[in-house]
Amino acid sequence: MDTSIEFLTNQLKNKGIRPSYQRVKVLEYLYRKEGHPTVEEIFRALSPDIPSLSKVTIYNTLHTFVESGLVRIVDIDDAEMRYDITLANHGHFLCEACGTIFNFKVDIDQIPIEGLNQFEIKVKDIYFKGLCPNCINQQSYRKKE
Amino acid sequence: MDTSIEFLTNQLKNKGIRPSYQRVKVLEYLYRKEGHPTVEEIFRALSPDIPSLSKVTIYNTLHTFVESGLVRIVDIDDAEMRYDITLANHGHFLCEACGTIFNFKVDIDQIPIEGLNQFEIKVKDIYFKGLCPNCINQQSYRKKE
DNA sequence: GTTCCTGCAAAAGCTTTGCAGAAGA
DNA sequence: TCTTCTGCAAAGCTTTTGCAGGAAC
Repeated sequence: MDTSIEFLTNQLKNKGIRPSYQRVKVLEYLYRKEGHPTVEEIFRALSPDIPSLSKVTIYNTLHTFVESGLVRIVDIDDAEMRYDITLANHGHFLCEACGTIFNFKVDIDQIPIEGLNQFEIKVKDIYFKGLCPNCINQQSYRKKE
Repeated sequence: MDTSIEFLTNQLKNKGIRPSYQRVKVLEYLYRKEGHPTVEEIFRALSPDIPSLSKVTIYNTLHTFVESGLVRIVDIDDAEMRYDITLANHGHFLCEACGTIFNFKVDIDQIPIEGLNQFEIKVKDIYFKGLCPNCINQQSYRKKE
């Protein structure tokens, strides 16, 4: 996938978001990083490159991205919010042992539901929790911090 | 539905939970109340009956109930946890205008998914968000606090 | 008598807000 | 110049933890 500065900058401009250095870097991290990072994780990853960086800016940036539809919130973790580049239909699985979040494929729009006929549905989230194969095999569960 | 003190007490005893007055009252509230109350809501509802009641006790009680499988967490609201008597397969819809949470019928186990073959799935949550019929019609959205 | 439960006080931790200075158009 | 953005400091809020008194068995 193209994650050049030009691509990222255009992504932001298309949404009417001024492409500041911090914002481009956060967006780049979200594209390149496998997983669903927390604010803390993004902060630790970018701090070396941007010594002046503040967590507040990451919060602001992510809010901006979510409002524009560029990023979606993954609220599967009790403690912290996680953020995910908006992709096609998929669900999230949280391993309760190691804390890793996995994507899985699910066609959310094809799920038969009853009782929301007059409702306007804007967001559809599917969250599963349990144990991932690694943790099942190891049996030695690393406690999530 | 039977929500007599005897029924509630037996519910707790069957799970090995000592049926203290506070616990029976919290369980009673969860059964009788339509909706998915927060800790704050339960606290305000029960305080008149139990002047000495502490929020800590409600937190403790709900944790106990969740561990026993009697109650499930509904983590659809960004700000606070909500709690729900465990029922058969259903999803939760949060109206972003009025804050109400609706149940809808969905057979979670029948959803075709790919990519979780080796996983042990313990919890399955489906969260939708948007606007409920009332708020669509009124167009005057009460902002969620 | 011993274990479990309740509730006060305080701490912990994530997120938001106020504000001043800097950067960009 | 004027709007927008960044980041420090502090506040806000929900939830958790430590601990002591009390209740239940």
